[in-house]
Amino acid sequence: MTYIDVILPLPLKATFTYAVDEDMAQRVKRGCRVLVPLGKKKHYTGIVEKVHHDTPGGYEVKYAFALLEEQPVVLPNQLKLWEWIADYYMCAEGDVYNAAVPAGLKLEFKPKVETHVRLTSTYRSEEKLQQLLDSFPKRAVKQQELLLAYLQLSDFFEGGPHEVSKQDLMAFSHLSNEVFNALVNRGVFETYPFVISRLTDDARSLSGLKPLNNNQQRALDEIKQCFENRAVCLLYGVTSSGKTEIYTHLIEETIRQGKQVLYLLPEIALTTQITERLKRVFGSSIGIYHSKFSDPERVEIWNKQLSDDPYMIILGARSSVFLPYQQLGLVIVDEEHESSYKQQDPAPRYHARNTALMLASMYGAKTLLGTATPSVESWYNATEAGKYGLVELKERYQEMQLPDILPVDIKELHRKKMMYGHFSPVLKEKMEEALARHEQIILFQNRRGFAPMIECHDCGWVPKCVHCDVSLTLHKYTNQLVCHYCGYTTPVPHICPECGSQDLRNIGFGTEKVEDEIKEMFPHARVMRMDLDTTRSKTAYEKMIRDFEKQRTDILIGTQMVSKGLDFDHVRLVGILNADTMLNYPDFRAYERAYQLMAQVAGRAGRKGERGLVVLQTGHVDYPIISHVIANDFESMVQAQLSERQVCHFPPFYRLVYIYIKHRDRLLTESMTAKFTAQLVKVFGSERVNGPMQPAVARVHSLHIGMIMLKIESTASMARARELLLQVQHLMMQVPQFKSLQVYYDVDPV
DNA sequence: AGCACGCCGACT
DNA sequence: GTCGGCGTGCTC
Repeated sequence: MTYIDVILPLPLKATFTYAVDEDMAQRVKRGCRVLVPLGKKKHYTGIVEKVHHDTPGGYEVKYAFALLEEQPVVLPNQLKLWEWIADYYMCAEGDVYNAAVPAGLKLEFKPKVETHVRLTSTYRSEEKLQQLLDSFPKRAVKQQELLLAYLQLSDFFEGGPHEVSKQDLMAFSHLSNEVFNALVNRGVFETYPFVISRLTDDARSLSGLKPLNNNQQRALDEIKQCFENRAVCLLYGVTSSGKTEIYTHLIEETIRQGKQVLYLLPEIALTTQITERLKRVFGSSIGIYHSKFSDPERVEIWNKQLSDDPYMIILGARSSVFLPYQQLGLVIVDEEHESSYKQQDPAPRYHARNTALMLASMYGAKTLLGTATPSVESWYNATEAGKYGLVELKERYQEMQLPDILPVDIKELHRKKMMYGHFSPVLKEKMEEALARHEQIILFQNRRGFAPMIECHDCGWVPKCVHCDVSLTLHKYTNQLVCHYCGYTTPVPHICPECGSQDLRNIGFGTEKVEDEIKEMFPHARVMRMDLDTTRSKTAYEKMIRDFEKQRTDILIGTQMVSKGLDFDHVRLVGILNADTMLNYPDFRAYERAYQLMAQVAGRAGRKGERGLVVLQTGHVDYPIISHVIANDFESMVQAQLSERQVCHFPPFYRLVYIYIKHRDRLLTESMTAKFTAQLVKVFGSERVNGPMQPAVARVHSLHIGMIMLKIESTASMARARELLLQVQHLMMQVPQFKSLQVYYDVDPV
């Protein structure tokens, strides 16, 4: 008897075993999809993890219904990666399967088919066709018209015939179906089903590689040298040093050796500019993959990567690590410091940079991590720990100078009542100058954690979400209060429900408030706001970028979105409205992140031949981080961070695991979190356990949340720590009252 | 994740 | 007397 162990798309900790009939036993392979029953009436598409002959005990085995293909759709290395992710990030393999495989592959996938038209073999030569046209009955004018329309559409006499769909032909000719059928009956036309690919072949002319300048060439040589004895290399290159050009040369060399390249980007938004540049060089050998693609498109890319003509380059966001690769030779992780590489909410909570490193090692491929502001972890790995090679590129392209950074003490100015709303006199003056010179301006306001809300001036009442423990954010545009966690929406009240006062005021400020202030100060300037609210649609972001590039906008206000790798030629002035909102996070990464953000935003200032200016408004001009930003002194910042992290037991010296506990009942959540903490202290010692901690939001979607932080020395065995942790969880779940609580983990949180 | 099984309040 | 609320526990 043959059995298969199957991974189901469910959060189950184990695989399920099914029996297969003799025919299927002959054909089934590891990595194939199978249709299996579960429970009384459900069917799932599962992935075969193992084929074996060990009869399972303890339950009645069911038969798998069907095998969906002869050749595996999940390759051995992918299964290996899934296993690693499930193990390391402490989630079910089914969660990984769900995240990795496009939904279309979890059902029967139907290719898109169109009806196409061609001439029957009788008339396919020019000579025969001429004869037909000459002898065509005089009264069949419409048929003749339709035939000519076909010949035109198919370019019959000029290099054709090309594919012509019946739909296109009918739309083009404006003739009826009757006429069409007449030509079919006359034996002139025939129809056939045509499977259309959603993947467009890019037939643009290729521009070839741009030659590198001396600095870039030196960096490229160093990277190649580094790859001779190391698998990973960190490229620390200042903004505008031309990292993309170096990547391009490395990619070209890799595909010349017949190996594939994975180019990871932190956000879909960034793909547009980079895609254009890479497509000019590599044309149709490059495939794009990210979550905004439709499911059928993703299925097609997956299948193409399994075929014998796969894309040699995949450019994509974090989920691209899940695609099948046949011969992976190089992984590039661009902007490696970006926290959006970490998947936050549904499991698997994986870090795409670290997962990519694991993926590369499975193929013996090299990994290049590129950034202008390395993460503290990667910097440590490339320096003190000696795990990665390090290549630096400090010269900006085309002799662009780093911008001048001007700190402005807004605490002082507020006290002296010299501020114009949120604008210091200096910033206002510099903006006036820039506008007069027809230069563009970027203003940065990181709204997160400092959301605009309303407050009763008399009693201090603040509207809160009914499902979550957060105050509601004011959206003036729709005149509503919105919860950024669950989406709960309610109209703005006119009177305070607590005390009846009419004095409800706006406090805090976000991009929207800034926009209003600018419109008042500079009524003639063309202002554009770029944040999550204004870039909801796939095209909105691209349109904004294009408008700004074409100088249809004078002032661009935005959240961190404006900091990401966009290069504009006409920006000289950048304003950081309030750096303090970034420094006030209750998070050990706050300074690192603040530095990265400010350095990235500052990098947008300056254009060819002219030095940029950054006005940095803060209430803490004396903080070391501010001087590090001003001096562009990444290394001092990172050294300060490293010593702090070492003293306080944080990454990269310790690994963190957050344990989350969720339940509708607050007291039960609190009591389990407390008991769990006590038990963890017993097992790991009090110095390794921080808890119960206050989660960022104590309640989401009406569920109360408890949180515990576990710290494990980087030198210790993480596998052993996970094992002990799961034992403690198991012990907790034995307590009858705690059985209904949800427990999940966030390993290496960001 | 769904869905069935199981034990307590307002209705034909 | 039942219909149905969702809390608990399986599903190979």
